[in-house]
Amino acid sequence: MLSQKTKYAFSALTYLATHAGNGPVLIEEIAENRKISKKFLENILLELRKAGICGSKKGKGGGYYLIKAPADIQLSKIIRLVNGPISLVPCVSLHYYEPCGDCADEKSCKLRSIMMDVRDSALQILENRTLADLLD
Amino acid sequence: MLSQKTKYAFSALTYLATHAGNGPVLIEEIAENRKISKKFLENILLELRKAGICGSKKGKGGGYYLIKAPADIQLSKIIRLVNGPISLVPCVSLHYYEPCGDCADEKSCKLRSIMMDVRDSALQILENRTLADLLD
DNA sequence: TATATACTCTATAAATAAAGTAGATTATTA
DNA sequence: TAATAATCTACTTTATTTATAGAGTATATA
Repeated sequence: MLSQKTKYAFSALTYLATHAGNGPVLIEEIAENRKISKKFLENILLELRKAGICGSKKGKGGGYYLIKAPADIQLSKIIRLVNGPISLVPCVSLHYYEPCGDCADEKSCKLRSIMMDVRDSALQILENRTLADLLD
Repeated sequence: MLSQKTKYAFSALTYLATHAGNGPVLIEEIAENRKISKKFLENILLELRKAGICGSKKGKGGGYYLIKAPADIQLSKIIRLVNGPISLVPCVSLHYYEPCGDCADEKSCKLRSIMMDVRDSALQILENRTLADLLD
């Protein structure tokens, strides 16, 4: 399941997307409108900024803003960043690979090959859906 | 990601499947062969039994055994039982539905409809793969 | 340049979930 | 009745998630 943090990230990003063009948006404004703890949201937005998904400006008139068009922000990217791997097992993860150590040989592991199929079918969707698809 | 417990469940069930026909298998035997804490495995097997996936017998000559053919045990069933929902959000779960409360209207929620697609594509695979597919 | 503003950073606390453990109990076999 | 092996309830430990605190830094503008 997606963590609460991930759902907050989606919520904050769609807020930014629908309020684009009027300059940066205050963390506080997003927090109030989307019912997210301001301090927690600070962490999330910072993470999104470091990943190049949004930009920020300090001081008066500052705030957060999207750095790319919503249609260029894949849901898979947001999920990976905030939630973690999309795969169900680490030995199949494209971005967070780890040997699982449960099987003798990864290449011939039956569970692994099924989990690759599941991963691919999820990615097929999540790589082709973007922030733009979340807007009304 | 699948929990360690879920991976243990797969491991124990494949052990049972490959040792079928010689009568019940001791928890201890599975635990030793599959490197699982015996006490933890007890909990897991009990859960699998209560869900009708395997049966057990007490006393001498007792142990655990599969109650159905491996080909009749869907991976989706095992995952749901031990790991929880297959969906990424509760408002889309077929077996663990809960309103997520994050959106105003569930029916028109864009994220929800994407998450339904992800769920369906995962189920397409996990409902059609069984314990038999995990055996060598 | 002083001041208010608003994001940034590091650290920690609290809550929840996952993993693992203990020991008494019950059913079965021989 | 003695030995065996699953069952049940409860608890402990560890890890993760969620949330909070407060000092620090950059910016705008008067």
